[in-house]
Amino acid sequence: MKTVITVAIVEDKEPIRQSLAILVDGAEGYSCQATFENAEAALDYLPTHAVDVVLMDIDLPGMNGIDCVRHLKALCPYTQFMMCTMYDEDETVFDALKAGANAYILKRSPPHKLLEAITELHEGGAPMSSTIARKIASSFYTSQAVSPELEALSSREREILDRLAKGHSHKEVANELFISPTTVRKHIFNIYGKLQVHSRVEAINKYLGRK
Amino acid sequence: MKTVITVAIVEDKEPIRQSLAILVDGAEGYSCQATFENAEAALDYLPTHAVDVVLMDIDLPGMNGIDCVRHLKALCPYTQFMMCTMYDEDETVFDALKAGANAYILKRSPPHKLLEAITELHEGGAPMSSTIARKIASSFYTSQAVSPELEALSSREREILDRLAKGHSHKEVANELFISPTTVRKHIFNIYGKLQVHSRVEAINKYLGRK
DNA sequence: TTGAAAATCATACAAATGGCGTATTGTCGG
DNA sequence: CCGACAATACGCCATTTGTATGATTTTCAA
Repeated sequence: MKTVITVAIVEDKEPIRQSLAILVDGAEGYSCQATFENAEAALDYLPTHAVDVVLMDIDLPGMNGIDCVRHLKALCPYTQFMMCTMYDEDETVFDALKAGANAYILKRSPPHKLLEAITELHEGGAPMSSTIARKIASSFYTSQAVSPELEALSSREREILDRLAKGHSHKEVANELFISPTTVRKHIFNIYGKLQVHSRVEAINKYLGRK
Repeated sequence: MKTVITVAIVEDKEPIRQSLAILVDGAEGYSCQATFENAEAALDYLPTHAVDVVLMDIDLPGMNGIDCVRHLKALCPYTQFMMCTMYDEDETVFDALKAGANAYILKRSPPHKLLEAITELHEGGAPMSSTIARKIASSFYTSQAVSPELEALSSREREILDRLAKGHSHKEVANELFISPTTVRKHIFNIYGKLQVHSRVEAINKYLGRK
């Protein structure tokens, strides 16, 4: 049996929307079921007319493509979402993935690549433009240089900082470790010195590596 | 000028190592500079004889491929590492990426795909077997259940909480938002009520989804 | 064993924070 | 128009926290 991959397109610019639709419909094995010029229309239609793959522009008038995916993902669990955008900015990429996007390609990709990507996506892959893929892979890399500052902490200091990070007060930590609250405060003071910060939240951010 | 991509191979099984080397050396534009049958030998040689791309098996006798990458990455910043393995287990994949691997492909990939991957890697991409790519993309997806409590926050409250999370004091936030410190404190008080917490760090933990 | 670093504790002070009550203004949906 | 709610703002109080000075004991490597 021949499997046809059903596709929907969300893109506000008329010419781009048209050419994408023609590209998809013209290729064997693909069928463009619907096109929308904004997120709201897609949210209205797709939950009751599920398709295999949605090509989603990010920069839309009104609700943006990322929020649109976030909503649709919950309503159409079997639909795959491919973000299609002009830009490859860091935050946008990660926000899209967090929202549930399964693929992220740049509009400047050649048409045949687009069709390949749709197939790959439908077969369980996660096609990404190469620069995007590199960004994502790199995001996991934490140069094992845990920042020399953290290395300077003694094990006791680390234990205390860890409990502070859980939201405990110095009194609570004192009780947990069976030491005086003053001692805990002294440790905290020393920790601040080593990490070169002046508040609890700053220390915790350094400890947990959030910048 | 023609650019030749220099490659090194770390793989303990003799026949596989040989066939990979022949594959790489036989193709135009690729040159296999060295092969190693264990991580230690690679760690010994590569820091002083950098190559463009290293194909790294994970399951090695002695030190495993992931730890090997971790060490080499610090010493050979311009070298790209491609993990080459039989398995696609979750933890292994993420550990490899955290260690600094730039690509992750399964050995069952066809030879021509391997060469393509080397090129893509060298050109700044991050080739992944499709199942791997999907795993990675999915790892970002946090079912939008942001905990109903966070939903209760107004946008102003969210903005303030976000700045607190960066380590700013209420006075600093007040200056940033051009409102009175008292107002900021009132907001913080309301935030605590909605999140059902009693301290700044607890609120931030809920906000950032750390449990 | 000797010296440095770490861990412990005390006291003190000022600033920041947590926990209220109250009030004004503006917006929005019924 | 009314009630609900968000945002703004002030004041008051008790506690926590950041900073500082000083001291004793443990630990561990040189």
